[in-house]
Amino acid sequence: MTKLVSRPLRADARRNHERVVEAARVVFAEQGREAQMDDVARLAGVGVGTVYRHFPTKEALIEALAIDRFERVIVVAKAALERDDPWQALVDTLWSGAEILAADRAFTEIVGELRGPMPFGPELSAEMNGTFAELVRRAQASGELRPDLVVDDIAMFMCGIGSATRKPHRCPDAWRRHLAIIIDGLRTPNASETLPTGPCS
Amino acid sequence: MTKLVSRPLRADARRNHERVVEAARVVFAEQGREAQMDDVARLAGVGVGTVYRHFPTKEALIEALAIDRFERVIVVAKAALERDDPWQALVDTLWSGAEILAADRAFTEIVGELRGPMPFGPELSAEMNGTFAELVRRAQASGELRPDLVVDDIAMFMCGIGSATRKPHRCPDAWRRHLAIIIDGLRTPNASETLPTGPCS
Amino acid sequence: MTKLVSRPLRADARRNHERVVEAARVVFAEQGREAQMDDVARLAGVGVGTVYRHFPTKEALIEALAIDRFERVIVVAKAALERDDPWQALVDTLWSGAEILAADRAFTEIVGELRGPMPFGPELSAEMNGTFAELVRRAQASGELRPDLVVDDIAMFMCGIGSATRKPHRCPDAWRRHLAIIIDGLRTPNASETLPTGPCS
Amino acid sequence: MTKLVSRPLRADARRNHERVVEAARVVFAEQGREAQMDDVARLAGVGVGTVYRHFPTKEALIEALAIDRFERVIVVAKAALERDDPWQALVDTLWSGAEILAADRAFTEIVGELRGPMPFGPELSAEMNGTFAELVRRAQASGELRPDLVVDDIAMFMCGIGSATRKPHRCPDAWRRHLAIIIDGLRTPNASETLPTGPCS
DNA sequence: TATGAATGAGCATTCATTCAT
DNA sequence: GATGAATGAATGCTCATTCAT
Repeated sequence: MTKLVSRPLRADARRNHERVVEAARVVFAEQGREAQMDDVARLAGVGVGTVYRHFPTKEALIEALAIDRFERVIVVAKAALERDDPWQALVDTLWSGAEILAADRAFTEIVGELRGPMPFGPELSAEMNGTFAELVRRAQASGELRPDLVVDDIAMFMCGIGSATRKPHRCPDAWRRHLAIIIDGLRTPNASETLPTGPCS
Repeated sequence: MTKLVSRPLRADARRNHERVVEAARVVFAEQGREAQMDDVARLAGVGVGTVYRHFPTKEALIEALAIDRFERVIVVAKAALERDDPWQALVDTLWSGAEILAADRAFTEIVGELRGPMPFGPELSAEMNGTFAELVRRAQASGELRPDLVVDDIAMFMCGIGSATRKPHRCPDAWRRHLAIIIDGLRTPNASETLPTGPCS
Repeated sequence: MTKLVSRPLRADARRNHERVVEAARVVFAEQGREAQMDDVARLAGVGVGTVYRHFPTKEALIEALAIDRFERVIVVAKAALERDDPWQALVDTLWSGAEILAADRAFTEIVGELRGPMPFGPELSAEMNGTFAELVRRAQASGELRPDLVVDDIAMFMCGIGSATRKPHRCPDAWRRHLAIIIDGLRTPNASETLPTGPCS
Repeated sequence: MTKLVSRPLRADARRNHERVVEAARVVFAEQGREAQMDDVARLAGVGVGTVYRHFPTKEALIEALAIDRFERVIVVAKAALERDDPWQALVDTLWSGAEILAADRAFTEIVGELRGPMPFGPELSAEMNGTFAELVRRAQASGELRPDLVVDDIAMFMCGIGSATRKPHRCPDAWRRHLAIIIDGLRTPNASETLPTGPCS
């Protein structure tokens, strides 16, 4: 009957929120964005209405899932910044980020299908860009990363790798070959192809 | 009712087939896989029934579009095989193939969203594999391509680049950077990362 | 648990009841019967549950609002009975009643959309009928009201005027013209159209 | 195989269109605008899709029904204009129009609930206004209709009568009393109440 | 064979009402 | 008594596919 006692109710809501998110992750991972809200609700063990209480729209739910994954990527990127070796920091980030993507195949599908730009608030977007920028800057300063690389290229790699974790390759680890080759291509001494710099370089 | 009598009709049918394919290309390019069969039919100037006479299913139509693109890639790969320099033959194929994909950007998106695995019939699959295999073999024999690369990796690159030609990257030429880096990673002397070889290598 | 102990609660409940009614008036006035119970609750500053404690059903709430208006009409009708001039008493009642309806325009709309019949309990119904009957009786006795008018016609006029205060008529005072004409039609010497008397006259 | 032969198909469509309209009339007449599209389809003996092929929206269907009724009113009004007696022409129109409304109770409900202004194209709107205006002009010229009446008042009467044909009056002919009294109020010699003329008179 | 009208399962979303806290 | 989270039936609308003409 005190403010403290009112928490339990909210606890219930929070529990349901988690259930919904977990169920959504599973369902969308299995079926892609075609999955139905009813399935999410059923798996979560709640009514559809409850799903809609927590996420106003199917699209909003999907975006929430996407944001969560990107937040994880930011976490690993920041963790990598702690390392002494700037080149290894970047390489670590690439491997960990790709791992996150690969662990949730259907999620990469969703990300790839995201209509419009990344569904980040400006803060998150800035945070991710900032972290990646720092990783790139340091690695280039150390002389190990080719100097013509730009931050946006990182996102592009992720996209490509996400795609590689998907469909046509029966071997679930094929994407590792993709990334390994990319990393080799990133090393300074190897740079022989000139990276094209368009109007938006 | 004999083949001779059906000829004129066939000509009609073939014309319609082409119209449908062209319309489908445009429509799916503009609206993504969400586009409706009715839209395809309207643009083709035929009834929906006619579209269904040529493609039993929406998915089948999309797959047909995908196959067509890959057939073009096979053509350029075969042309590259004519070159003397094996390394340049491979590099050429990669650039030309990527160009084909990138020229039909929205279509790449469709391909990426293909529900099942890549829709190659066995013959096409064999043809593509054979051509790529020869390109890889020669380039490795010349000592310029890292020896741990396998044929399937090529398709994977294509996929990744297709993905890189897509949305969240505002600069339409960003994919060129992606490919340039990959090519650098493919050169023998640069290989330092060990390509993982899983159970399906 | 005794009446005495429940008193304080009652005060609270009564306060809430009023809040709910006021909020409902505003909300339904603004949004029509499409308005949601949650909106009423929010404006009232209570939970939906509280709204439902006071009114078992959305429809019941709307009916309560309607009854309240008609109670006001009864009040003015009774006040009119105090007048000496029986014809003016009736005319006054019509004008005042219409004014009440017109002052809550959007509400009239709600009343007009009431699903069932007018929501009068028998007591209220009797009270309204009795008052109107007396007004009519006296006015007819005075020879100024056409003798073929029956009590129920009064309610019908109210309904019609309520309707005239509504939408498609941009001029907010148009209903006054409606009522003025009706009153002219009620005068004895003017009666030329014979009022049809059906099986339920 | 000629253009003439292609008609039959359209004949089918036309037949379905009629079925849908008829079913809609019945269903909305019985249940008001709350009625469901599925019910309309079921009664029409077609799939919902067919209903939607003919009317893009539930609202559009309702509007079509409304327009049809108003067209009927225009027809009777024009027919009345043929009469020699201008006063009787107006009275006829009122009775016939009211009859049309009364014959389709739930329809009047729909009209009364029409969001926004009347759902007429400007042409229909002009046609109705013009016809009514002529009726009023002639009746006033003949000296039998009170000169302070304006055209818009007609629509207002219709609305009021529509309302009178509805709910609270068990006697289905009660509206006739309403209209009879109004008509008496319209006669010139009876005019004693001054019709208020507001800013929009 | 082509046509396009018809079909109807499928799906996102809403909202009156209930009930655990 | 009050709260508001949960419920889930209900509903408008879409669109791939079929089939009568």
